[in-house]
Amino acid sequence: MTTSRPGLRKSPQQERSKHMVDRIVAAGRQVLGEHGYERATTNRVAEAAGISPGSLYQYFPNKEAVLSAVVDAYSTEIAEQLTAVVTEHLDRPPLELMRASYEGLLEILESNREYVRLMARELPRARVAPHVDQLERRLSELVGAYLAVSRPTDRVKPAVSAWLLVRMVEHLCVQWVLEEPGFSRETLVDELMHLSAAHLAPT
Amino acid sequence: MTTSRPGLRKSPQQERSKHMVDRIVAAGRQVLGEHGYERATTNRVAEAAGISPGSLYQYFPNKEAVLSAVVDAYSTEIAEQLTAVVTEHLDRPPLELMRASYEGLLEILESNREYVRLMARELPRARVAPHVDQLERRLSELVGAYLAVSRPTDRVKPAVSAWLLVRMVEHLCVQWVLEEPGFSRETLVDELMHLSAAHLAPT
DNA sequence: GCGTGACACGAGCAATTACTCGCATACAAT
DNA sequence: ATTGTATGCGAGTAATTGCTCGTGTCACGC
Repeated sequence: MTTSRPGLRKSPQQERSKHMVDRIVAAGRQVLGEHGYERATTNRVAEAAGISPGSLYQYFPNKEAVLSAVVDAYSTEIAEQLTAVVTEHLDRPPLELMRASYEGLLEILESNREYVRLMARELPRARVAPHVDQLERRLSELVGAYLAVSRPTDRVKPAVSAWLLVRMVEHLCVQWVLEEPGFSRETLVDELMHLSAAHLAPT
Repeated sequence: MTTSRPGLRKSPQQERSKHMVDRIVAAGRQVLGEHGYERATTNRVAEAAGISPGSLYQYFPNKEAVLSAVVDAYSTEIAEQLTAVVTEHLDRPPLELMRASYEGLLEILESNREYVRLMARELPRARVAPHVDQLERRLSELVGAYLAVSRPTDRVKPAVSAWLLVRMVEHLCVQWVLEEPGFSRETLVDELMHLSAAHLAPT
């Protein structure tokens, strides 16, 4: 048995089944979106993928693995978009980089509202936590390193600033997208900028 | 059939069963904490309450109602503690009120870590949303009204400020309690004060 | 004491669900 | 063509779970 991907029962060896895993993951995403987490069953996923339950279990050892793969694929997709936006503006001055990042984040979240709803509302936090935690840690380290170099303030340690800013910005953006409160995106970005700048400003 | 409480099948009419509902709710809370949401079954709740499944269903129409009652009772408990702390310092100047509220919130969250873990990690957000949304709306209105009177800034509308501040403070405090990052409670409060003050400061 | 209704029980039903297994089929090499 | 193997099928199984119902018990008014 040759398992090249973790959580997979076997890797396809014939052409016709190369895309089976992806089809199952896509079907899982669809079922999760349409029926919600509690009504997401393996049989339903198989049906949505146009295959039989037996076939599904040739590629995934159990339900857990299927859902994990769905979350993983979706998260990776979003994380890649985010890093792309940030690296795109990495050479610009700090304030512009910040604003571009915030606007990029909102852009991504808004055009992936289904993903946001899934991760932040539908799925039990315990299942999403590993992925979100990892992303937040990575971002915190990145921001922390950036701040450690530019050292805009000595009131707070870079790591603390990074922790606060990452979680604050992320949560407010996610909530804004989900709740759609009665104020504009520019207002949100402006206020996030104001808050961030105030926090980083030297005493 | 006399139903005085919503979601209850009947209200007790003999002394020995007056506390049945509370016992069931307490058992539900315990089961939820010990076994997690996915393994919380009605039979387990009944067992934890020391009664039979049949008895449970004399007071609750279905599983949903039991869990709802658990979340409701728990939330009410916490909300009362919070409002108590705030009203305790309502006569003091704004900045002191703010600091006292933040410290009170953290005090409450820290001494109810099990509750926080349950609401923010264990339960699917969709189940908690009604309660959390209601609390957040109530808080936002309260803060909004307070800001509308004192009008510390005209850069942002009071409602917007309230929305931002409530969600920011709540989320950062909850995350701080859950993640236990490497910095002190005073640091957190100081930075929350700094952020809030900066946001509210006039241009 | 006795009768009545509230209360409690717990075995078990009906439905759901994760997962399997024996069999059919498509493919590649000989 | 034939054979060996990878792939796919889908009815079926064992276990779980929400919930019921027939039966029994206890408290209280008479």
